[in-house]
Amino acid sequence: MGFQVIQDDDHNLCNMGLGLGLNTSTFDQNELKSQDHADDGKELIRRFKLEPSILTLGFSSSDNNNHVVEAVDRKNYTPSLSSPNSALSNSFSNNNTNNSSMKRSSPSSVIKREKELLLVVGYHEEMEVDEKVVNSSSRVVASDEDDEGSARKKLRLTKEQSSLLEDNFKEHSTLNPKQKQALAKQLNLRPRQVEVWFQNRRARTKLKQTEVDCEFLKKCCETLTEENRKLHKELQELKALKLSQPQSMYMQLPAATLTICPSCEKIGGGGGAGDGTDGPVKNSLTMAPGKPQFYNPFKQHPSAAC
DNA sequence: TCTGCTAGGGCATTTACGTCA
DNA sequence: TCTGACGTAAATGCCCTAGCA
Repeated sequence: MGFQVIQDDDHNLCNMGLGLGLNTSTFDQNELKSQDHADDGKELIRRFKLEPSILTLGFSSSDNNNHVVEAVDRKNYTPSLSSPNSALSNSFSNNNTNNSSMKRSSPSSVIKREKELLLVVGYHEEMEVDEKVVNSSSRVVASDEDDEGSARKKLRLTKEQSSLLEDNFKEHSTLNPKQKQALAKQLNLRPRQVEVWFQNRRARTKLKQTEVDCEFLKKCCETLTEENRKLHKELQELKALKLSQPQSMYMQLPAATLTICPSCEKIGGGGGAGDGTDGPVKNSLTMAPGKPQFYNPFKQHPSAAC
């Protein structure tokens, strides 16, 4: 069919699919071929060469000031784990104050983010001056006061931030807390934002991979359908031939139907290879006795009919 | 060694914002 | 100017796992 299969018995379906040249232009086949059998999916994901995501330009966060305010306010705040509706949970969500339509944070997530925030309080105090400069040229500048009652404001990452995040993602698709902190500091972002970015990035990667897999399976399906059609046709021809001339079939078969598989060196008639359509007429010409053979597109024999 | 609890992290899903045609 | 589609940041809840008593 119209796509090339990279044969490697040790590679799994996923890798094989990536090597099919389905014109996804998303993956580097050579890299995948040479990979040292990634130990898990994360490693595999890490090796994908994805197109740079289209992250739009924009000044960093109109709401960063708000975080500074939050952080400073929280210095004297004692978390109350039993009250998700407390000031903590209300103000911690990014500018989500007083937005009753939003779901409340679960206590555990509140605690998680509270800890995270406390870790970066000092850091954001350092950031404050720079953010004011940035905000002065942002499209939307909203303070906590301005924003009350409105929905959360959305941060748009700058080109630099995006590319640095991409670079780090290529290195490792997950971050440990230290890496997260360091990267956040480097990017002038909160660790939570870095974490979220990586989560979303992994999701995008997975989605892309799913699309690639889907495309591959579609091709496989088309190939199998076509192969099945050919086999049916050939079977009908053989049946007709056998009925007309039961003897000396070897001599009578068209040359095209008598193929020799280069790998197993068996004569193959092209039909009846375990397709379950043999019916009452058994073709004894092509099959090794007691050794059923199935067409398996995932196990790449030199001959698809073998 | 087994068990229950807890914290932390990842993922799926959803929401909402920003951009663009 | 309005609108719908799309990309994506962020929130949420669930699940899994490691560490601990």
